Amino acid sequence: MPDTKTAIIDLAEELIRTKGFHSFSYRDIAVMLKIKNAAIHYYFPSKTDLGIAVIERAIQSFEKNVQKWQKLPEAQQFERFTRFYTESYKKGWVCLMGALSASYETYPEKIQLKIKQMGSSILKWLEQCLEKGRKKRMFDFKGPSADKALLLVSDLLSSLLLSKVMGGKVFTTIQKQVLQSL
Amino acid sequence: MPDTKTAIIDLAEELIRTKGFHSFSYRDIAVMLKIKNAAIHYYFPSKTDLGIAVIERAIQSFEKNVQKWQKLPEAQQFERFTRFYTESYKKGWVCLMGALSASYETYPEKIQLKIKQMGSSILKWLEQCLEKGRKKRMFDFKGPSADKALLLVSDLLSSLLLSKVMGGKVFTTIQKQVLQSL
DNA sequence: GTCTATATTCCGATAGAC
DNA sequence: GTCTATCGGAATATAGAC
Repeated sequence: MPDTKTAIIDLAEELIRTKGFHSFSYRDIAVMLKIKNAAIHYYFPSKTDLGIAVIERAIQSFEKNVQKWQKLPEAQQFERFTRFYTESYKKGWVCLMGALSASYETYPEKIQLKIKQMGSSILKWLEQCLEKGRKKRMFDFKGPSADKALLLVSDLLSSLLLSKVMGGKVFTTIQKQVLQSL
Repeated sequence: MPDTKTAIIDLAEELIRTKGFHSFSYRDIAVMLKIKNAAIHYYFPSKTDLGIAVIERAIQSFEKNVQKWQKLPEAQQFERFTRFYTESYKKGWVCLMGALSASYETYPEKIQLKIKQMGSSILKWLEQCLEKGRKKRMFDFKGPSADKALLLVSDLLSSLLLSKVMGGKVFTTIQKQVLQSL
């Protein structure tokens, strides 16, 4: 069993990505971990602290991964990137951005900034990946790489959201078109 | 001033699309309308009833609109469709599907079914619009119209969500690429 | 129809014992 | 570090007067 703090962040991430930030409580986590409400407050005094920890870990995990992929051809790097969404889909989870963006206005500023930071980090990497890959003729698309990166992230994000409502075929249908657009 | 019931639905829609279903309360509406909590319960005994009323009205409004557009060329019909998202963006609202999908699991079954119905209605119309428009060579895209409809709805939905986080350029950047893909 | 009043439940958060 | 106990507040919802 991992340490309590990590287990709390794990569960918080799952709950955010399946129910939403305002739809889970410290009680949910306490029951699942068989600890008490107050123990969670020991590690994360406020729910805001917990939310930030989840997003911060996701950013670091993402940047550690793309670092690991550095030597791979860009087409393979992008394939690894889409794997994250495939695995999320299989679990019935949405991505953090998809989970958090709709209620963006309701979060404290600290959380808003972390979400923005996460988006910037992903878009920056994807833009560079697309740009380099296109120069090597691994990708074929028109217009600025930054614009294309935005469109691809949008497609992947929506594929998870719409899958929850409209069922499983949505994900594969969008995924297929994403790959064909490159 | 419109009747109270309509005013309640208006405000509920705004609150759902700016904060999310679980992030507004009867109290919010009561304060804004300068009535009491209990008055809202007179029209909508449960929050579920109110949520369903909002989605149901949106479906009917959508179907009334596409009915009105029937005689227009499909390219213009699609342009009218995208206008809805442009107007939402200007208000800082997301679409109902974008607002509701992430926390789909947390809603009572009656609401889930209404959301699904809304998605089916939009996708069915857009598929037919794209199919007819392509036959008239107004649109140029590859693959099944149903697949393309799904991708376009995804792009438009995400453009509103990501705009909230990443700022205004996101919307126009995605919008531009959507139009170029047809 | 709208009100006052209240029931019930749950939430985030803290104090203090162990 | 985890517990018990509890506070203050907010949410959904209902009963009954007007």
